[in-house]
Amino acid sequence: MTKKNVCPLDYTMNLIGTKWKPLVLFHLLEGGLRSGTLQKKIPGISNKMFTQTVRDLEKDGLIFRKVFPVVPPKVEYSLTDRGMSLKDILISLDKWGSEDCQK
Amino acid sequence: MTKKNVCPLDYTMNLIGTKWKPLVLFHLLEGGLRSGTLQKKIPGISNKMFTQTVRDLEKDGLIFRKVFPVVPPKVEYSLTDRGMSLKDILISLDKWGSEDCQK
DNA sequence: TAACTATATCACTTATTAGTGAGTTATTGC
DNA sequence: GCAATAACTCACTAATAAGTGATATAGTTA
Repeated sequence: MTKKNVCPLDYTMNLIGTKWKPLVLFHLLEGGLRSGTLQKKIPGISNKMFTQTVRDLEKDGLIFRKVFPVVPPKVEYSLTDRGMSLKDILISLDKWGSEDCQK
Repeated sequence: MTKKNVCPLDYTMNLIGTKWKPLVLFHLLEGGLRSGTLQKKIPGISNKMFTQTVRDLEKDGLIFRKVFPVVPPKVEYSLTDRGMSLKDILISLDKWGSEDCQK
């Protein structure tokens, strides 16, 4: 099956239409975080999926990866402008969940 | 890995955090559609994934399935109130895509 | 009576996603 | 010189998602 974007929403879903991506982006809204700190904010995500998700988001220019040349390693993730442009949507999704789950 | 919801967004993602679900919901915003019509609006989705996605959405009370007892079969899907409460988010996701893709 | 229709379901295979545990790195502190 | 550290990466396996082609349904039309 080919991956053509037939409508803008299709394009959006190809970028962030997974379970983990919005969660990672959401937890960076307040500012950049170290790799370990970010991962701890997302219980249930395995080490591997975390790495894979941030790699994907970085490749698509939604987050920025800053490596500090220290030992032990320090890596900080933060939203790019592009990632930040999803802010309202991410907050809406979180808000929807908080309202819906108490029904 | 267990599926505990640690934040509202996590809850939301467990409900609609897939590639196809938002697309199906989006195309029902303007009103109910016959099964075949809805499926045609989502190129790239296979018969199986379409069925599976609408089953899931129905199970979670986001869409409603109305069967007309005629031959050949006629089935219409429409948003429930719960599904409709995602309207603004779905439109925002679509809008984000249309703005982002032209950069 | 055979084809056509719309909406599926089923069995089977392939592809993708996810989990797990071990290994890597280079420095600091014991 | 050995463990501890943070952030991975890798190999391997398990689980889930997805694709494909066949089949079912039951009336209507040719």
